[in-house]
Amino acid sequence: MSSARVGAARLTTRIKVTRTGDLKDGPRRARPARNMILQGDCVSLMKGLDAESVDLVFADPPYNLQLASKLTRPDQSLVDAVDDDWDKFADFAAYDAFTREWLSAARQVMKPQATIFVIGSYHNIFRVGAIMQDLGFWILNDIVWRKNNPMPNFRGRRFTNAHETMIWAARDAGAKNYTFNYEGLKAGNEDCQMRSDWLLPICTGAERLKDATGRKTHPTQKPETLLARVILSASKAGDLVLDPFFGSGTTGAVAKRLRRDYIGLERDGTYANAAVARIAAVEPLPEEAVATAPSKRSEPRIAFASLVEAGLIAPGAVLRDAKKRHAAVVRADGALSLSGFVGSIHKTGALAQGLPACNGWTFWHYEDKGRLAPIDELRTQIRQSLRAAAE
Amino acid sequence: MSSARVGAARLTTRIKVTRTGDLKDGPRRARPARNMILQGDCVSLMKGLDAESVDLVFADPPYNLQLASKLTRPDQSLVDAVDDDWDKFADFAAYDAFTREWLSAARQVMKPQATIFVIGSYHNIFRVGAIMQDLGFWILNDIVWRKNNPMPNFRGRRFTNAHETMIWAARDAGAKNYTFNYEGLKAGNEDCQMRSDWLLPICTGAERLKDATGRKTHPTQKPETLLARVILSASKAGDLVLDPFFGSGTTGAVAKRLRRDYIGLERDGTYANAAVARIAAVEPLPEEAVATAPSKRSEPRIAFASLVEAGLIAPGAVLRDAKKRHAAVVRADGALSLSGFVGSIHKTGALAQGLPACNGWTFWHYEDKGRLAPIDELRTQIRQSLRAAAE
DNA sequence: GGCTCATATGAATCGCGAC
DNA sequence: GGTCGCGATTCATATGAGC
Repeated sequence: MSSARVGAARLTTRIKVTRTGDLKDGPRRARPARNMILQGDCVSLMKGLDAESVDLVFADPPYNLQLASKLTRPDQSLVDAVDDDWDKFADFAAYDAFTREWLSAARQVMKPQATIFVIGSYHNIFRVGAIMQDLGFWILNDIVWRKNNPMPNFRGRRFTNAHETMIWAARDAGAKNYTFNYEGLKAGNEDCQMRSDWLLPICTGAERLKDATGRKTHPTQKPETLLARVILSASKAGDLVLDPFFGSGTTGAVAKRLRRDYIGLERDGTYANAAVARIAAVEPLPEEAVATAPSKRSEPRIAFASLVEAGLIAPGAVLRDAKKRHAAVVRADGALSLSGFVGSIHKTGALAQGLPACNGWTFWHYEDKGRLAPIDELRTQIRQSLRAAAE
Repeated sequence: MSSARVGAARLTTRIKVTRTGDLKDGPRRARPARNMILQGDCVSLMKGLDAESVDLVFADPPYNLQLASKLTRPDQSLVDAVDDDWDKFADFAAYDAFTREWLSAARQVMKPQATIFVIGSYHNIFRVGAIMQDLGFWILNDIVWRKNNPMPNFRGRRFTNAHETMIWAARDAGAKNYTFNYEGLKAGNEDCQMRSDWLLPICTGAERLKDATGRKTHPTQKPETLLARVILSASKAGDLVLDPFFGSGTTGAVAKRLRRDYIGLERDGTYANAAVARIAAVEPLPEEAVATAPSKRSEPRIAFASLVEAGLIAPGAVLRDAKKRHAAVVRADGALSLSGFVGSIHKTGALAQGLPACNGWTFWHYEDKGRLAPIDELRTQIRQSLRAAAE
């Protein structure tokens, strides 16, 4: 089993533009080499990578299409099907063994909080999903890539196969704090949370890599829009993305553009070389364009007491809810007093409404020049002064 | 394991309205009892049905949701989750064993040309799909039911789980001639072939069954629109549809409306009784409304020779293509002669174009009062006279 | 009756850090 | 490692009250 860096010299000269130093850190480097394509069997190669070093995995494994015969269009032209050797397996057992092996190896190199996307069709995705569950991955979503321009069903014997399925999974069942760019996705989707069905066109036109004779370089090149949404959903700038079936390098090209690092594994030298050239031509986006949207959860925690200490609200002040149905008195220690009960802004807010929980920051309001304003505005002031002090 | 007909008396009196005689045919009946709900374990019940007797199976098995804790909405109200005992399994192995058992039993009662739809979510569908492939089912499509009104993700930690997946499969790998209403679906879809992604609302409002206290009768009642599309896609009027997880009887209600027969298997007496009442209230659509659109494939085959025999085209007549680039002579035996080559209308058409195949009916034209018309028009005439003769 | 507003709800594997 | 407590989080529909 031969595993070698493909055109390593070319890669370091061409691709290190986006990340310098990584390959020269020598003995003191804490992270594996990044932004490389390693040529060879992906299982062997993953076993050589550092354990728990990768933030995100995107995998587009062979689909095991099992095409029995040639297919022609109604005009008798031949459909250029996926008939490559890499998509041939003796039977389901062979495909399962292959799947178990590469998924296990991928799981080893994932950080505890890393997640993985695997794409497939009905030919293979059920086996892939079951094996993922068996190996301990924890499915977060299955995502449907709806193609707005799929190939029709030429024989009229089935529904147009108009989608592919991705499985998004965490490494472990208990995994918390995996990266999910919820706010950013929502903001870019009419302020509506992103759904599990994504409508995107297939890869055609100028984006589709062609060889010198005009033939497509890779039979199943994925669209960059798909990878962009995957990478933006589940990684941060600077994160390391691993693609064990790199193919024509869509993952690398999008990772570079979005200022993520990548490692691509590919057996086929023709694909790997095409990917090298492709990625070299990519220009990373400006940093502001790829910075992760700050989420409320990531903001520093502020104690309500610090508002009192800072003099933003006086002890003895009365807080009310927006509809002035409840009133509580601010104590010097930062607790609230509500008709005899003393507790946090959250506890008193919950008690006032008879609910099990409450966000006191948005429930309680203070009077500001005759206007009722949520105390969250005062928290924002504190956070702004903290940020100013940090600069 | 108790298996019994639920309210059989009620069923025969209430439901036999749509189909009379089936339950009384006694010894000479060739088909099993139809339009019944059988109460009990679906595996035992399926083993009691005649082998190869069912035209279509729709199955909505437990999803094995594995919900660990309670979930509240942002307004602190509690989500009414599926926490029924029937959805609880010890582990994946137990779920797999259950799945293998019911799928095997279902496969036994399917006719060779029958097909099956199984619906599920990411919790179970990958296991179901892999087991179906292992058992010898041949997947025709995976179909995505996109919900236009799914429950949102309240914690903002995942994509909105906005779809469920159906697997449509034939009993065997080689199955041909399974029922697929391609033309009808296409005609009802802006003359565009039906895709593998279906956008349908979830079951709410008046359609949702409620008990006397106003609570939903069944936690996972499927919308009738979904069943209607399934049944219209893969069965004909009078076909027998089996639903081994009948629940509130959506499959039976839609089957009756569309003039299909059904057998429903259900363990829970409350669900079964609700289904009886529900189906009794259904009025079948007029026969014309559910007659299968005649497909081109189902039309009787016509030999070109019979056109000659019928005198619709004379031996020695010259046929041309639409652009008059080729000319062939009609022989008395129904073959064509094209510059020395003698063959069928299809073979000569292919030869003329240098293509591997050709539909001679649409390629070759004859001269009709100075107008060039495809010989397919003559075939249509023959078919019309055949139909007239049959009536 | 028509409109606005408030409320209810659906197959859901739904947080995270400090102590 | 378990417990505690802060405090972040929802979309499309249907229904019913109130005006």
